Amino acid sequence: MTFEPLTPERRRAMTRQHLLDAAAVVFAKNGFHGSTLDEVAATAGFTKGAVYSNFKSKDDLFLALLDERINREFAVFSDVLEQGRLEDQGADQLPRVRELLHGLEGMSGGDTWTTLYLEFVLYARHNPEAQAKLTATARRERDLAQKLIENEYAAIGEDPTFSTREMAAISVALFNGLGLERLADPDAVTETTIDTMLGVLFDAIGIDPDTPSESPVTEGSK
Amino acid sequence: MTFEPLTPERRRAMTRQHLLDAAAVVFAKNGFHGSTLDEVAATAGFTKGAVYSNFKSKDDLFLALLDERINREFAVFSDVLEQGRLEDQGADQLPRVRELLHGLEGMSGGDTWTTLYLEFVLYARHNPEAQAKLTATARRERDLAQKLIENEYAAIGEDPTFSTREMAAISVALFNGLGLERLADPDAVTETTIDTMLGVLFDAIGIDPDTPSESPVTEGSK
DNA sequence: TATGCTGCATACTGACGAGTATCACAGGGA
DNA sequence: TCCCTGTGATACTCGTCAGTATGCAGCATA
Repeated sequence: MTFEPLTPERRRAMTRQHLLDAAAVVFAKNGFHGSTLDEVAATAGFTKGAVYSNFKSKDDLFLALLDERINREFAVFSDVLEQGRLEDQGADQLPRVRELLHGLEGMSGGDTWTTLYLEFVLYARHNPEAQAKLTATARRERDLAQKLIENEYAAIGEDPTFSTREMAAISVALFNGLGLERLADPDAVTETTIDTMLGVLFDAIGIDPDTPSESPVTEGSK
Repeated sequence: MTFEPLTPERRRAMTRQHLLDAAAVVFAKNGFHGSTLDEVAATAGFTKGAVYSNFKSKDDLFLALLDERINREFAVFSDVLEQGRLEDQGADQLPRVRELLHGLEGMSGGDTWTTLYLEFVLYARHNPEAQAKLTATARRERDLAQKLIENEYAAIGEDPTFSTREMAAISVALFNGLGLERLADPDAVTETTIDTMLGVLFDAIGIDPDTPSESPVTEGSK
């Protein structure tokens, strides 16, 4: 949070960031093909010249956006995980995971992130570079989830009933699937749905989620 | 399978169907905005004139495709469900559900259906009519899943540990989520992943899936 | 104050694609 | 045989948008 001297390089970096943020909004709203660079630039408060000054092409902009959002996602991810590691290693990881979910949910506010993610997935089907990044990201996500699950097993000192690798894939799929479901039917996914999902997952692992030491979840969180 | 006399109306219906099938392929490949009506027509073996003779606009074609695929999906759905109802009402519904999943999986061959579904979801964000249809479809899916789950509970004569409504939402989300995950990383979802998913779900319901009377699942079912 | 450099604006081009207008030609009915 | 209906082909229009070329303002160094 230090105020850098606003050197020319910083100015350029700022416009680039503004363009990326605007691109996230516009691409999420209209999709890749449906978006125009004019609208992206205008949303950022610039014109198309600024876009082509900072990115090689429309695809280049989209790929840069993909990179940036992936990094953001993992920043939130590992942030919460690290936070959890600092706390006690008890078996009631439920509030921590719940916090993680809420952190990811509201990552870009509302359905924007989910929409953008779907756009990435579809776009990647025509762009090998994007596909590679997406695949790598999916792997990293599952690896993180797997480690988290294995920690749970280690904490309760039991042998896994299901393969932790598969459980990780299922957990990630379930989370993304709920986001997708919410796009199709906004009323389908509520707070209790999330809780039930956590209950099912912890149930599958072998933890009884009915023994929380506390419930630090603020309900009316934005 | 009866051979109708090929009246003019039938000819027209056939070209319409060809156009819809071609549209499914092309839209799944290039997305809605990325597809051209010329390519759709050419794929079907016609020209654009045939398209505008059978559909009002590009959006109209896409909406018609949405309708058709939704109907197909439910045809497969209720077909398998009905088939299951004719068999014994025993507790080993696992092979039946597994068959249901495989039926839905290969509905349009490979990832085509999943891709098309994502395209529908994104498209619906700009088209209220499509959104309404999609929401209604999601509701029907969950209702079917819920009934299936309630039947399980009734069969084993126990009280639900989790809300059947939420369990239904989770099941559907899990299934769609796995399809989405497979698009991001084709190696992520295997046969064992599906089996583990079923194990988790049945586990949550309270059924021990390790007591199958038989395993009629043909592995190499292309 | 001149001079170069850089980041963005402005104006333009070229291509592509949705939608339209019109026509060819099939098959059915008298 | 002739008309008549309408499906589907062909050839166009018109708008849109990615990409380009050029201009220009601001800031730096001299």
